Amino acid sequence: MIFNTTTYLVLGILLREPKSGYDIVKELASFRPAKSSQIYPILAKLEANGFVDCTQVQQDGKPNKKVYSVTSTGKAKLEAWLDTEPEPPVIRDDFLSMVYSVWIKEPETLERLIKDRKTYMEQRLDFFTEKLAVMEASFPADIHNFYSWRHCTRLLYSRRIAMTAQEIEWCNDVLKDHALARRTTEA
Amino acid sequence: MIFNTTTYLVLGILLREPKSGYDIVKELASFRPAKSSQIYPILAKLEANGFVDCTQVQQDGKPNKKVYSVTSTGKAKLEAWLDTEPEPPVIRDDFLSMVYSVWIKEPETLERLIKDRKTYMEQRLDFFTEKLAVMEASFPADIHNFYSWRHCTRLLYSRRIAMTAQEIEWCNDVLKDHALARRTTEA
DNA sequence: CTCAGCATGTAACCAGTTACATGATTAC
DNA sequence: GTAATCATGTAACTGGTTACATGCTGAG
Repeated sequence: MIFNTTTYLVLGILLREPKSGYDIVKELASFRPAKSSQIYPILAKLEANGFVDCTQVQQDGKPNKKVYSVTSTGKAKLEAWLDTEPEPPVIRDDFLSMVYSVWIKEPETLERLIKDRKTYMEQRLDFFTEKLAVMEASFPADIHNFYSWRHCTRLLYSRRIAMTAQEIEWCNDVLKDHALARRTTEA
Repeated sequence: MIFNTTTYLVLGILLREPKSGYDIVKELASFRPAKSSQIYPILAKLEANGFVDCTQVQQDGKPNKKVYSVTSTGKAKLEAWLDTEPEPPVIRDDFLSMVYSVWIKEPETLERLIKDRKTYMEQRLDFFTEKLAVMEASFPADIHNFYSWRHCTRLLYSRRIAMTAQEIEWCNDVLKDHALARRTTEA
């Protein structure tokens, strides 16, 4: 069976805490969105090859669900992956491709593009700041404990917050530059 | 014909300056890598639909090449795209997926992961800082001219530099935290 | 004489999305 | 009544990569 990054992520999510396919999709949504049509086949393959176990859980008022948990073989597989070198990151960002060519339009197009980006990034910043604050309040010990998964989550949140804030700052710089250049042209 | 983001990027590259497929791949390499097997079919489709023109260029000592340039229809198509809203960015970063699960290993694994990331980011920072410096020295007027494509390139470089520096800073914070926590455990 | 660079392309495959199917419950 | 949430899945497609084919030149 082929283990791609998403498969390892699914394993990592289930190792933190057993979950259904539906819950995995929700967990992934904020930092690496994936559709259920991608997750369910991965779970089926993982189960067929003995990397996860599955238990049917009856629920009332809701449909029944399949809760998956990682086997020792699955955990070993994940551990081995963590000793390898990660591939360089891949970024697909339409916004950047648009900025690349925006010089062919009037400067207003750039301004709109940057303003919208800033708004988007401000929303993301609020979202992650809130998430981190909630976790800090609820699990003040765990987030500083190297052997707790919440420690890793804290690191990822703090990275995300710092990066997003940096991008907002850049947007502000571009906007300032833009206003300045306009005033000089008009004068 | 279907216009995806890569197709618009190819159009944007050719609008800055006519190029061969081979040169487009090189241009893309630093900020949105693509293989020639992806670019050549895109060029063929663009030409078949009249969005680009193609001229055979004889070369001595090198194979002949096909140089493509954007038609007015192609430019109009690109301009229309710039008035739309970009899709939210997609990031595939193995490193982040590894950090997500690294709590199951000894703290040394996290330390190695972060140190390698820092080294990678430092290389990227040097690369883009150098690129920007060269452009600033060679085209001091263009990079502040809204109607020059170099202005856009400068914005993208400065963003990349700021983001990369921010990531290095985060790596340092994690490493500092790590050293501190270890000293407390040993004491 | 081997390797890197220039140059163009095709075929097979993997990763991920869109669209669809099914069906119950709760909130407006 | 209709939209959202819970819950699992399949089929068809798009986007992108890997591997392959071809061939010439210049540097070590």
